[in-house]
Amino acid sequence: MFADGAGGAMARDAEAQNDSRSGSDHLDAISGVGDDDDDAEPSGSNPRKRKKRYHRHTPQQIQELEALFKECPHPDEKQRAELSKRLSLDARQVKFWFQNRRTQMKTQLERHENALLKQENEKLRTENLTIREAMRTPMCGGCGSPAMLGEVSLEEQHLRIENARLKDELNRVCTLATKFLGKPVSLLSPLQLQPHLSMPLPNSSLELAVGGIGGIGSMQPSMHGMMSEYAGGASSSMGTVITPARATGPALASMVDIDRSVFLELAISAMDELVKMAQTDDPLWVTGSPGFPDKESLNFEEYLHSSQHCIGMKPVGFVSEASRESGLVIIDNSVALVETLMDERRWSDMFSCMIAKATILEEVSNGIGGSRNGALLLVSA
Amino acid sequence: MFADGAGGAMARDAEAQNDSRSGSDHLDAISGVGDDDDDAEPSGSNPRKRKKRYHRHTPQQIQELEALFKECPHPDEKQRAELSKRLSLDARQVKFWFQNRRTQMKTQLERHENALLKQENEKLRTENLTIREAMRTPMCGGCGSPAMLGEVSLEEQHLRIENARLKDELNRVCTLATKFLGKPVSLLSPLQLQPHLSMPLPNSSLELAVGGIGGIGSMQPSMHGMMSEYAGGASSSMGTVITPARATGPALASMVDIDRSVFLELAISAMDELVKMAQTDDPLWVTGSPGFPDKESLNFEEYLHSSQHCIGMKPVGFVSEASRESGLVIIDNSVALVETLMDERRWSDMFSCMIAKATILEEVSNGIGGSRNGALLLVSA
DNA sequence: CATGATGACGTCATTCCC
DNA sequence: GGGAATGACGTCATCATG
Repeated sequence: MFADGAGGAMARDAEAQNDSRSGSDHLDAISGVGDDDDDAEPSGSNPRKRKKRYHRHTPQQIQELEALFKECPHPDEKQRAELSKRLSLDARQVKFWFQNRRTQMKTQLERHENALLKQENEKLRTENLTIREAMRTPMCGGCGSPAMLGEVSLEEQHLRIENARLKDELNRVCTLATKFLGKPVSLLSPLQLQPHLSMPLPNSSLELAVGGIGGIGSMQPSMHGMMSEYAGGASSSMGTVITPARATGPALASMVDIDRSVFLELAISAMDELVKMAQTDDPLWVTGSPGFPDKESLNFEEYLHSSQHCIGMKPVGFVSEASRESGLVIIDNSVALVETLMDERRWSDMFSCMIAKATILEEVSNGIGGSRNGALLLVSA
Repeated sequence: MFADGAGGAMARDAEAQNDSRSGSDHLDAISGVGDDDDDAEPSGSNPRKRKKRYHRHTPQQIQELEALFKECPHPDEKQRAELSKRLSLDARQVKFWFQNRRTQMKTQLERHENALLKQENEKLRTENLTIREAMRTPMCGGCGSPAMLGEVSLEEQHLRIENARLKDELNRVCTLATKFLGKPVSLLSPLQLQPHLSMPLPNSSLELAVGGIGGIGSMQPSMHGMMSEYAGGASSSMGTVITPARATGPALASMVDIDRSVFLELAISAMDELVKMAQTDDPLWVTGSPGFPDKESLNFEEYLHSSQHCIGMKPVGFVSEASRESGLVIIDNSVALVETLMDERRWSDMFSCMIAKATILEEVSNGIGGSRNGALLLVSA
């Protein structure tokens, strides 16, 4: 009773031959042969035997099948029939073949997708880590200055509080002084001194060009903004400069003394508008202005109609002038650019066509944290 | 000349029957049988028929196979032989079964993994987006206040410039007023009004506890700082409060009027020191103070010797008092905590052991951007 | 180095189920 | 008819051996 006993023929496989294969390559094994088999008794055991011979489709057959499969994984009856005729294959075989091919395709697609997913997953994972790392790290976004998050907010706190205090104090002193002098002493509007109401940030707007002070001689004010286009994700330094007017002589001193507030106000506004303008694109800038074919210059009408400047508090008789030139500024040089702008002697070199001589009237602010960020100069050009 | 020609016998198959299947269910179909047929000739066409009967292993057989597979997907010869004997299956069949089972296992594992990867991928992707969004969005790091990154720096610019302007203006007015009045009008030192020199940030220090104003009645000033320890990487809100003194009656008005600057000054300093102290650890805080065994309280000697407070401008007769308690504050509640501190009625609930009644004397600042960040209250306790 | 055993893979073929 | 599950081989690459 062992199983196969009898049948000794188990392995059979038989024959093979026939098929249409012309082929050749694979061997078709022939071996065994035989026949049949075995036993029938239930008890018997070996069930095996009958095999149909193995049969491999001929390479040519496969090629054609494959070809059709490529165009149409789901051939209809006709196509299959035709193919079966051409390849001397049973219709069933063709059918099976396509079926098997499809499932194979499927699993292999699955495998491929799996690989892709795996690597993308990896990528996302590390990216995620990187970002998280970046978030917790010092570097607070937009500004290149490495400022601890905590300190940034602290610094802002300080600024705000100090601001409030200053306004308060100023208000008090002004009130006091006004009482004694009988007239206002501050140039700042009371409204601006109201705590909580100052920041014009949300929609402040301004005039790029700022004029001189009413009453004083010939004014040729101009404001030049320069921006290095953002290169990569690196932080870009930014310098804002206001050249008030050709004010020389004795009037200068008092002017500086009295109107610094005005300049500061202008600086804030100009900065705002500068950024906005640099970010705008479409019709605001036109190319091919006479003399500078490749440069973009301000489309004045557009500028005037632009909704970006809403305050329009432009003193009479002032001229707005602006040009924009884009170009990659090597990162290493962005600092140099700023420094150049901070050096009065170099102004004439840089804007030789517009400015003959420049003089720093006063350093309103020299910047913070060792950088020039926030620096403000009062320059007479 | 065809190769096989001869063999017409291909299909053999024949018979079938036998298997040991006890089973039954499936039909074994025998179908074909018989004959053979077909042909091999190419021209011929139907090559079919030989089928071996279908054969499905019996459920019992499968169970056992499965059982063994579970323990050992790669049984060796002996195990297979034994199993084949027990199940009346051919050794080959067992071998095949295991082989097929493995590949099946594999693809099915692959499928599963695929699904997992897919959903994890989804998760990572959205998470990534969320984070990026969070980065570019308002939220600048540590503070909960919504401030655009770009605007943050802009805002800082504005703050700084406005600050400079205010100082300037104040200075001017003061000078002016002083001339007329013959004595200083501002409480702020001239030095502090010097641009570029204000920010005491780097190493400012302060007294945690702030006293009342010299001359006025009984003072019991105390400053209470509360910090929720950073939970996770989430931003934590922070509120700084100064409770100046029990000042009631008519003196109050003038006090508020005159000394708001002082309070502001104190607030800035207190904030600084609060943060520093909270970040310090070692000997500055001691546990097990009488009555509060589990809390940490200030080691006063250490505090005095600490290098962190260098200004020491502590008015005479004032008392410093502090305690630190750590605990996780549920994120959802950090906002609530701040709001609680902003509500005078809740002060007595919170610090019942120290404060009987609190009154908001004035909202110096109500915070910015809809949040309480930067808010400053003047509270009488 | 040739050889045999073995496992992973790919194919062909069936049957069942929808 | 199509797809899933399964049985049954054949082939290939690999590894330990004689």
